[in-house]
Order: sequence, then structure tokens, then C-alpha cells
Amino acid sequence: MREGPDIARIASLIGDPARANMLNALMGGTALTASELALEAGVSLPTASSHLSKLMEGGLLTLASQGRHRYYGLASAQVASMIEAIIGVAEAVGPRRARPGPRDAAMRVARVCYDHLAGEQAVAMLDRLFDRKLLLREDNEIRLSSSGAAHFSALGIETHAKARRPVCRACLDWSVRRSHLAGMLGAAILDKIIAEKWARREKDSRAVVFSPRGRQEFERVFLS
Amino acid sequence: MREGPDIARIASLIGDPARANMLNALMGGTALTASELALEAGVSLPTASSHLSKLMEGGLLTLASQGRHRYYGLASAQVASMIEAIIGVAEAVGPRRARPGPRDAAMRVARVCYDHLAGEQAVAMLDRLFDRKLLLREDNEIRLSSSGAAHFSALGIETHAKARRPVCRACLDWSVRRSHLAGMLGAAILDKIIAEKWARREKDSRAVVFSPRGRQEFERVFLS
DNA sequence: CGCATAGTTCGATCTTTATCGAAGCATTCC
DNA sequence: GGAATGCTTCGATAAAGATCGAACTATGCG
Repeated sequence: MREGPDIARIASLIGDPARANMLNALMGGTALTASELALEAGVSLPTASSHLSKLMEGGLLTLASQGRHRYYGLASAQVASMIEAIIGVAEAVGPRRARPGPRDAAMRVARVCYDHLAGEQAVAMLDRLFDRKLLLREDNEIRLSSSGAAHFSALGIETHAKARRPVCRACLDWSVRRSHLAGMLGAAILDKIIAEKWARREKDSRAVVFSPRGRQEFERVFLS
Repeated sequence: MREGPDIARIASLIGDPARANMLNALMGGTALTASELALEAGVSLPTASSHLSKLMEGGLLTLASQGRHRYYGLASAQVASMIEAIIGVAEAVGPRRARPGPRDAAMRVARVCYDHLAGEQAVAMLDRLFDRKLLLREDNEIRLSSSGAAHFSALGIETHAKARRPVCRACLDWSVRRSHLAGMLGAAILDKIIAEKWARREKDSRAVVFSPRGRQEFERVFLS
């Protein structure tokens, strides 16, 4: 009977199917309203509302009110990466999903992880950015080199640190089991990919699907 | 209502206080019997037994029968690192523990993480091993250099890969928020620290407490 | 074999909590 | 102002599951 941090509290919050579905949906990175989350979780609005207040109280969510809309989002990247870790275990021990299915394959290639790109594409990108010395591994962190700063700035990606959010961060990829790029820069790159219409978000999924031309452009800019 | 891996199943397993306590105890790395875990969780033997079979069915534990003893342990390093991630969130959002307390401080300095050393000491050690080029960062993995192989071998630490377990692996430290060394080598180093009596495991805790002389030795060998 | 220790299974009880309909607030639109 | 939309609170119901005592199985010891 040891004390220690209350992991049961956190885990039981995630342990309800409705709440797990909501969190899963929020892993897409976009904040959602209570009604959207109710739909996502397959429960009525009152039920969803009750779940949301529990998640809020548990510190897993943040809330942004805009007019009569209330947008719920994951509280932090740390929460997101905890959820990724749980997904990893669930994938590993889970009842071997009958057929991997096309959506699942798409997820492995490229998907949204909270606010940045994950999957094979993202892991390959980080590797290339290191090779080209646009990013530097330092200690156990990732740092932007001066050539990297110039490079991203030329692409119209702002890399000045604001607030306390780190510019670069490594995030473990559950499908590849290697790191991909998170942090402000990771988020900015995903923004660019979507803004340039190189890829679109699959509806109701975290999968990111590149268009043929978009993939070419992405490879030219980030994988060359 | 999306499908996807069943994270609720995994999380709800951890979400029960009794099971969470058991898992927490197993994070110490040593396999424990059902009675020990019952004590640890503060429940009766039948209750513990029921929890254990659920954890087994969920794939979070492994079981080794030896005579009339049945030793339960965490199923994998992946499971351990998921639990660490949950601990991290619980620490971050949890009801600010009134006073950090001495045990808590000791945990931050050095503790057992499944089968290797974690905490400030462990993070510092990994940094030094990189500085001395005994370990090399490669891609996103850690590799043993040839001088490193010689070094550890001279210390009586075997570094030949056996089975499929990687020799070196990075593991994110929840207290320091940087990586420390896991994998076969990480485990072997912890073994040596205990075997040489440089430090002892705190009773009923994951904390690892160095003796004055032990700390000196450890610093000489791994932090110099 | 008989006894002791380790562990599981069974059955009954009891608490927790997920759920939704109805009603209540709050904000915006007209 | 009044109607509509988005969301929360309340109250009652129902289901899930945690708990333990007692009985049962298995292993070891003399």
C-alpha cells in the first residue's frame, strides 16, 4: 500500500470507453465542441458533458470558450504522448485486429499526432533534417541550427520561440518505434503541409493523406 | 464512434487503485508473488488473485511459476514505459502533493525503472557516456562504440546482444524530462550498482539510495 | 499419508458510476 | 423581446465490477 502519484485516477479517466473515444478524437489536435465529442463517443449530450467535466477536473483537457461554443482540447503535449504510449501497448497486446485495413495502413504512413505529423513519413523527415544538419541532436534534445533557421524561414515557417513551448521536441512514434519531430516547428510544418494542400486530413481519423503532387512537393522540400 | 486500438481496455485495467498499486510495485522490476502484491495493494488474497488474472488477460503481466510460487512481473519494457508516462501526467496534473517529502526527493535522484536506473543520476550518467564517446547517438537510437564495449567489458559488464533485446535504449525520465539509459546495458549497470553494494533499494519503494562510498565509486566509474 | 502454505474459484453483497430524459442557463440571431 | 442553439445540471435507473469469506486445488515437507 504505497502512496505515490495517483495513476489510477488518471488511468480510470481514460478507462471509460466514451472518454477514451473522446481523447482519441482529440489526438487529432483540433479542439472540438461537446456535441462533436458526444457524436464521436456515441453517447448523448448530457452524458458527454458529464464525461468532459470529469476530464477537465482530472486536468487532461483545456477549455476555450468562444461565444456560445466551448472548445475542448488536450491539456498538453505530455498528455498526448501518454495517450500515444497507451495506444502503443493496446496495439501490441490487443486482440490482433483482424485485418490491418486500408485506413490503418494510411495511419502508419502519415497521421496527425496532437498537432504535428507522425508516421513513417514523419520519421523519415526527421532523419533527413538531421542528415542535412538543419537540426542538431544535442544532449537529448533537438536544436535548430543556424542553417536550419534560415531554411525554414525561407519556407515561410517561423521558428522564433514564443511562450514556453520548445521549438523542437522528439516524440516517440508508436507505429515505427522511432522518434519524429514535435514542438513548435513540428506543428508549423504540419500547418504548412495542410495549408499548401499537399495533404488532407482523412475525415473522422487521424490519417493524413498526401495527394500525388503533394507528396512530390513534400519529398522535394523535406526529404531531398 | 471510431474504432482503433482499445485504449479504454488497457486504461481501465490500470484505473483500479488496487491494480495500479500492484503495477506500481512491479515497476520496481522484481517479480512478486500474489500474496506480496495483495499486501502491496492493500486487498485480500482472493481480490488480488482476481485482479491479477485480469491483468494477465489484458496482456500487461507475465507469469513465471516456480514450485508453488507464482511470480508476476510486467509483461514488457513497453508496458513499463507506458506506466512511466502515466506517472508523469499524474505528477504534473495531480493534486500538488503537499510536501515533496524525503522519499520523493530520493526518487528524483535515483530510482529503479523496471530493470534499470532512472532519475538525475541516470540522466547525468547517460550524458557522460555520450561525452566520453562510449555510447554513440545514431539515428534515434543509441549504439555502443567499440571503446564502449571494451570499457564495459573491463568493468565486468557483458554487452553481447542476446535474444532480441536491444543493448541500448533510451527511456524518458518523468522527473527530469530527459532520457536515461535502458536496454540490456542499462539493466546490467543497475545490476552492478546493486551487486557492488554501491547503493541499496529502499524498502517498499523504487528509490535507490547510494552510500557515501558507493556514490564516489559510481561517480568515478560512470560520471568521471 | 497428513499437514501447511500458496493460490484460485465461487457466491453474495455492496458501491460505484455510466446513462439518458427533462428541465435549466447562456449566448446569439432575428 | 422572443425563438433557437449549445451546453450543463438534476434525478432516477440500471449495469458493472470490486470486495471478501468460505470452499476448493496444488505444491511441498516430514
